Amino acid sequence: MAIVLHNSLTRRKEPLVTVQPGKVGMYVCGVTVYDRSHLGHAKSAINFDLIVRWLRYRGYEVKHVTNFTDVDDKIIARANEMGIDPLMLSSDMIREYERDMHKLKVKKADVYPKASETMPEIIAMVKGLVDKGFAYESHESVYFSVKKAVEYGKLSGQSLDQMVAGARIEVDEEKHDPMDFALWKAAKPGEIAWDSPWGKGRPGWHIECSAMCLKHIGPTVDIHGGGTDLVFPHHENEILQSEAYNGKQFTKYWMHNGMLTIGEEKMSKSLKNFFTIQDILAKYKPEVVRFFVLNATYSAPLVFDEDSLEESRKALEKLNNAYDAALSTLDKAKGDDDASRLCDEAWKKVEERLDDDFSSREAIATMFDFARETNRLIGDSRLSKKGAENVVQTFDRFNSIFDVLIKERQTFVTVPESAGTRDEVTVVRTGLSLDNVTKEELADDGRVKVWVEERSRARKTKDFAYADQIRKRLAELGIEIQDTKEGAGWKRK
RNA sequence: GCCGGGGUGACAGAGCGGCCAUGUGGCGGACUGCAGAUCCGCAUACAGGAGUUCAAAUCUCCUCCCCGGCCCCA
Repeated sequence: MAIVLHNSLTRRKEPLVTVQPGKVGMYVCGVTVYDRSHLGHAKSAINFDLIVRWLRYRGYEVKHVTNFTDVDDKIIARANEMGIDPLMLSSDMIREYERDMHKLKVKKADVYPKASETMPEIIAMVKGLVDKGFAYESHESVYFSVKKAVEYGKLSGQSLDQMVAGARIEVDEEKHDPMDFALWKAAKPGEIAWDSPWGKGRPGWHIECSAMCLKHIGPTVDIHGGGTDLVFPHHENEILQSEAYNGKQFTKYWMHNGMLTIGEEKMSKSLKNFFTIQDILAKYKPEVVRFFVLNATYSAPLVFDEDSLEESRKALEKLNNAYDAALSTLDKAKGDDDASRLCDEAWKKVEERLDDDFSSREAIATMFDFARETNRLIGDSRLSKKGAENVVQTFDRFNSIFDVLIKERQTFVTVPESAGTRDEVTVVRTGLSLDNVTKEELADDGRVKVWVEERSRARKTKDFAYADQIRKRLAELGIEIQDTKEGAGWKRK
């Protein structure tokens, strides 16, 4: 019953015990908005979307906060190139992000704080850190002094000595220690800047998250999420700042999602090997993208390629077919199995698996078993009306968490075979011409029905060549015909 | 160099002491005029070596490979 989750901080699975019983304060690092979001960002958002949904399903009152970094070097650089205001660029990109997320059916966070709108809190925190002796001012910038930190590297396992030994650290005469990091950066001439006790400037990267967590959740957040690429230094530094400032544990459970990779390489904006969410959605349905992401372990890297997406498409189709089958059985079920045991057991298993570190992939595997059982019941006409309802309800429940099935999709419409005489067939045929059928004409369901009937008549008279021609032609025009026990059926693809 | 994660059948990818993962693909069968959908069945597994155990893909040790992080990043 209790939820168990993998904590990156302790590197083991732990039962979820929140600061306040029944409530979860959750902060997930959002994006730096200087460009359109890519599929990697979608993965992160979808992974945490499932986690939030599951926590809520389990009765937790979740406050989900995701930030937008709308002030940073890259945004400023890009905006300068374009000759526009940095905040203009970032607000445009935020709008794009929101649109993408909406399409991907990612539930909105409760708060989307922006760095630019959190300045008073950021400055207060920086000032507090200086006052407490954890930070120092240097040339109108403020740096966090890593030497003052009690527990450096508790999340990433990095130690200061090794870091320095590993070199590749730029020398900066403004810093007392090469590993010190900026809390506040003095503005360069012409840059966007805010007033502060140290002069005009803007926040360092890490401080905004610390300030936002404190402002919107409190000194201790229950779950803090983000990509594995943020573990060091971003999350490590957040811990240093927040714990120095608040004197309390900053995050109870750290959760890190694995990177989306292209081949062996991480998909990233800087490597320029990315597909934007919009690129992908032009070719694949949002449900397929969600399925692709959720049919993997959130914490592991996920390799992206078109073949995998295609495989996801097919697999999801299979699941949706079973759902469709159950839906269309609702009003014609005549068996006596109410499937209650099947449904109860399947759903119980889904719950167990999601309770265990949100194992969405395992839950999906359960649903495939469930789909197979469902298909068998329907195939043997054993499902009762109540049974069909139960099955549909189970799929609905699953879908309320995963959002990958499409309910109102076009299901197969069966056209009863009317035994036409040879004469009738001839008459009808004279009015129909395969060569002239158009897509527009077939937009009319009645017209499609005429063709399906026509094909059925042809089959009846063993004119299979003609029947196959009809099926082929209609398929080209987006109408799929399948023969079932109840007669020929069709749907739009 | 340091920190972390891995090596499972054709492929993707779970499991992490004994029990069918699951999906895609392949093969055979049922149903079909054919196709599709669906069902049934089959095959190819746990990197290598040593050890612990009644029992190991799962625990221990060693070896060999791979990936991510250490500037920005979800």
